[in-house]
Amino acid sequence: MKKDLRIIKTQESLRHALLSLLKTKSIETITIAELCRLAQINRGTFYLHYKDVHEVFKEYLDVIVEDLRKSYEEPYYKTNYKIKDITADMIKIFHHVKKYQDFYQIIFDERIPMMYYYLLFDTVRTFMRDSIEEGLLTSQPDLQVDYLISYQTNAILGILIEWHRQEYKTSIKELNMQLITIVSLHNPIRMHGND
Amino acid sequence: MKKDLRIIKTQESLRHALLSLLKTKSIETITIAELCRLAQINRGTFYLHYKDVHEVFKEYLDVIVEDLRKSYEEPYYKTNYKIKDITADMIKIFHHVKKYQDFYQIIFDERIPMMYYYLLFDTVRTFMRDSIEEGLLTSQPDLQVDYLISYQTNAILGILIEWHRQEYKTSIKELNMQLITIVSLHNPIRMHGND
DNA sequence: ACTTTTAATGAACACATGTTCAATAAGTTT
DNA sequence: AAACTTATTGAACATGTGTTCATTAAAAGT
Repeated sequence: MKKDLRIIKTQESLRHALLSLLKTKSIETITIAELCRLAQINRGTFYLHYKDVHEVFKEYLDVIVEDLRKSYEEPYYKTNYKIKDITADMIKIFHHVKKYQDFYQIIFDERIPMMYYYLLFDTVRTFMRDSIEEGLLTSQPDLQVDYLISYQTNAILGILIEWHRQEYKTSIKELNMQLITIVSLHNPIRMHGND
Repeated sequence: MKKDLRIIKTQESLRHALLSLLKTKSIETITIAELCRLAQINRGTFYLHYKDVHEVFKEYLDVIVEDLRKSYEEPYYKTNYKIKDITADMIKIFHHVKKYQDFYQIIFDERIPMMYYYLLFDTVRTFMRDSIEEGLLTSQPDLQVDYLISYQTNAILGILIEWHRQEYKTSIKELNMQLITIVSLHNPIRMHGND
């Protein structure tokens, strides 16, 4: 059940044209008509595959997020809920964002729809869910774990927002240090024996 | 230096028309032409005041966020960086979001630009900045406080995102309890003597 | 009340959007 | 290779976008 070659060709042309246009102008100023002219695709054909320019961009983002997911699956030594473990995971995210900085500058732009943010949120959220220790749930029976996970996930994204606002000038090493300091503040009892 | 009455009338007409349209359709489907027809405003006049439909909506949001800011300025007993203080502040935000639920359902919608999220972020962020104890900065000289504040601010917004996704079904009382539990998890040493 | 200032209007323009439909061309099956 | 299936095309249409400009009308200043 392979996909029709014509579809692949059309979508590739559009993606390629979008990347080309993004080099000189912001995604918000790129029109469907303009994109189709450059890709040499009939405008009606565009609507057979996408609703707007953002949906073409989202296909790139899916690939990028998949890369993040893969980097996360790399095995490493896991112990229970410790600062070192959490930060080790989060550092991967920092590296990832830096690697695809050009894209994340778009994702965090104020004119862009929330959907991209949520895509990142949901991805990081699955990582967070996996890092919850089992003992926590039994020791805190009243805790609705979804709230905890969203809290922790968005806290990390808060770091990324701040990094974005400071135009990615902070080095990953420095960012890493800041995160460890912040998490340590919230976990003063666990300061000893780590790092 | 008062504003021209005609401007006020035009803007009020447009705001009123937008509210009316929002009762039956989503903001993303409302066109400038449609808005102007209902408001009985020439479309060219619209462009003298706004760039797009979102800018009209944003005027409402400015009022709403101002309401949040005011509620926050209510004096209450402040001690140093304790769970009770933080949660007391955050509960105000929960009440505020519930009060304007219809608006926040729009703000957290995935099709909506990030600008609204950032407006809320920046507002809550100023509250967070004010609640940082002075001793912290001297005891942690290497900490870039902007990262800490953005981390904490976005963590709270993470709770709101989760609330939104659960269609605001969680009661404020329950949400409050969840927050206290979560913050307590991160501050195990301070569990005693609070609440 | 009269004058000055400026906001709102309507018409026009080029271009974008979103959709339909018959004709064509390209890919897939046999 | 022929028959099929279906993606793409171009044309057309109504509507929306963003801008310009002379004209009108309403508010502000005197």
